[in-house]
Amino acid sequence: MGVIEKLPTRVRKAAPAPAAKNLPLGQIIQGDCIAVMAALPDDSVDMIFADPPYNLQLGGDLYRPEGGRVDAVDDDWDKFDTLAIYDKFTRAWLAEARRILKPNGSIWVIGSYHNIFRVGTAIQDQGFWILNDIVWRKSNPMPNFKGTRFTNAHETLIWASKSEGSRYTFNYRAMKTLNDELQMRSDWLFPVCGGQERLKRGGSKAHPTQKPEALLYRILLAATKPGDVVLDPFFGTGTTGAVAKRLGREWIGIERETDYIEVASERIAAALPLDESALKTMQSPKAAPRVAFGTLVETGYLKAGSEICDAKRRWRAEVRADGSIEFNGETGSIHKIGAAVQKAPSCNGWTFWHHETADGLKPVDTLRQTYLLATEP
Amino acid sequence: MGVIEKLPTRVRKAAPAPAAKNLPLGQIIQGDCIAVMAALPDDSVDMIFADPPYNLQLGGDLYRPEGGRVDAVDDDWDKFDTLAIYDKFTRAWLAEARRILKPNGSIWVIGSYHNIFRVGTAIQDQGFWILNDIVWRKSNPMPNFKGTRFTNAHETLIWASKSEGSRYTFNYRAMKTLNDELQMRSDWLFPVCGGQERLKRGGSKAHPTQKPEALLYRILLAATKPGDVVLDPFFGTGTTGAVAKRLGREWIGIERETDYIEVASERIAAALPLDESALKTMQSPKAAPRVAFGTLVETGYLKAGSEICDAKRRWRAEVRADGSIEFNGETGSIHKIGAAVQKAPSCNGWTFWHHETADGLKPVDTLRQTYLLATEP
DNA sequence: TTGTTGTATGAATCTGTCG
DNA sequence: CCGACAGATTCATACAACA
Repeated sequence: MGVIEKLPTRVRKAAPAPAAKNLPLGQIIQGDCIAVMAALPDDSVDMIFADPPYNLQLGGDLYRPEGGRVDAVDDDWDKFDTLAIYDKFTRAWLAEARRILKPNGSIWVIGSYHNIFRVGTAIQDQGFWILNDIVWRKSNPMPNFKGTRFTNAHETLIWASKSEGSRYTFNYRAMKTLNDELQMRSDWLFPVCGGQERLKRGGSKAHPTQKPEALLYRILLAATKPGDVVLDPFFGTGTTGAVAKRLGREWIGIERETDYIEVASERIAAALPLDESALKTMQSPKAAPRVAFGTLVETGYLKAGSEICDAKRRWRAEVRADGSIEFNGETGSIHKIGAAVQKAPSCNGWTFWHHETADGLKPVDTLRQTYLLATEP
Repeated sequence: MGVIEKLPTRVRKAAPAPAAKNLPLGQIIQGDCIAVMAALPDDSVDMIFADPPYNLQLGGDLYRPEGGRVDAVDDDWDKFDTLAIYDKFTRAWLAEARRILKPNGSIWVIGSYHNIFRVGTAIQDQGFWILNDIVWRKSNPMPNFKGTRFTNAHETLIWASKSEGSRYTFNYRAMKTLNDELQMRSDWLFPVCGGQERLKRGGSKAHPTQKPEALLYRILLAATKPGDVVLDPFFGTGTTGAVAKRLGREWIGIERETDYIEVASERIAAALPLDESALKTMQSPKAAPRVAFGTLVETGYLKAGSEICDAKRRWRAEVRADGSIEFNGETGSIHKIGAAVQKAPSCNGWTFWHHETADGLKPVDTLRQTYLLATEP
């Protein structure tokens, strides 16, 4: 196992370039991905990116609080009768994927909690070697409208080499540079695909689950070299192809639906090679720090049950377990209660409320500063 | 399926409190967790938090599901045997965990990419229903010293109810309050356990994978009610017990190693419970007693024959003696008529309809608040 | 031209109770 | 088990409409 930024000569000879001449490079092949992959030669592609169906198992319609209906994924291609059938499908396409992958190649698969555990288990069972699990944190996820669970704000990617001893590609320097000279972590922050980037067809979205180009950009930059062959067995609207073209990688797409193939073809034809300025927006992986008052309670910087007061000790409030505070029977956030006691329309609770320290009263904001200093990634 | 902040009477009856009297509350039971759980009654605990081992090779020995050991030297173990044994172990303890969990209980399991996919698959296969996968982002992870992969900066938690239809506990308001009035997301940021919190024994860390109390604090606050019974089958140094005690939850620990039990016992003995007022959290309106619109009419808070309208005075309706309202000859509840005038599928009449006051238009919901305050016992 | 306000929407396993 | 109905519930972003 190890890192390759420059392939040693003997490996080059073991996987000679001429093999690529038989590959359908830069093409979208229509058909079932298992059957299409079966027709490709062993050990022939450098990387596989796969965004398989998630098997969402949704119930009835879901309505937003303001009345709109959520446009859910209700396509036939996402429906499987049982988990066993889904597993069988997963193992079948993974087996073909592994066969056509070069010995030093790697695979990326994206999923959500509905399917990613099945996929990860299958990947391990088939002899792939997991290198990382990566979390795509969405900066703008859909909320949980009914307040029944935590906002489902991320998806998971699995990165695995063909086998344990593989000398896979990982462009460590490129990733570190992309992350302001800090090692790139396993949690990535990107917005969901929308705006100009989101492909439309007849006024509505061309594909229900189009992935952002920034995500593929980071993946291809991290785990392939220029000229490498990237295969995407669930091509959809061709994000993988478009980004591969921009980054000077070869690509092969497999897709069943004619509509998606049309959209993807146009899109990739229009894709331009790398434009430095356009990349800027994709290169700010760091999240803006935001600390909730409740976090200070959870982490023990301020104890539940302790007392906070204003700078002149006119009002005293008690901190509760969930980060709300109580004053005279009224409860709410530090901001809301701060405003209420002053009969002001609003209040910055961070600077209004103070806590006792050895050096006298200090604004709770100083605790936030301390917390940030201690936890800044 | 749904959220419970207040259990309905019939469910209380189905899972009576007396059962808890037979449980070893506040105790650490020494032994193999599968055997110990096997001695606990069906449907008896409200929540299970589990931090199972992910490296099967501990002290050179390989664990077996039965709790016995295997000589790893004599046998020709490859990774597939290891995975199979791990799966067997996982399914065995999960099966016992599910049996002793109350029908409306839930389970949390934490792991990394080495084991979480096996665990997640087993959880789904055994009939648990996944509610969320949660990412614990570490603010100060161990760097990848060799620069061969992405910094492994997170761990994954799976939260699942006993079955699909379970009415699990989720304290939505408390989580929202804890997060500065924004829905709590599925990605959580905490530092790894260190400093004063990290338990030492003979100068070195007492346990290799001690979890931060802040993590357990959020989990218990989110998914249990005061007095609930929380079981931890891999108790270690007792973070679950210490936080449960602090938050007024009952706990049961299972642990094999005598050293860990000693450390955990001392730690929990020293933990201080929060007093009742600090323990209070923000409650959803769901948990408050219901007030019918008609009650406000009966009690004179709103006069029969008076007029209500929406916030922009587009629609006006008349209040009738039985608490129904009339708009353009159509009559029904405030919700039904509110939905009808907007041509929306549904509507919360409490916030949609307003009444005239000295301070201008106010939602009729404020009358309900006034009524509740006045009639509070 | 510029700022403000309103509306649309994103891989979602999204209610509770009573008859 | 199903239908009816009360009533609880949303964050970030893009873009159009409007001032």
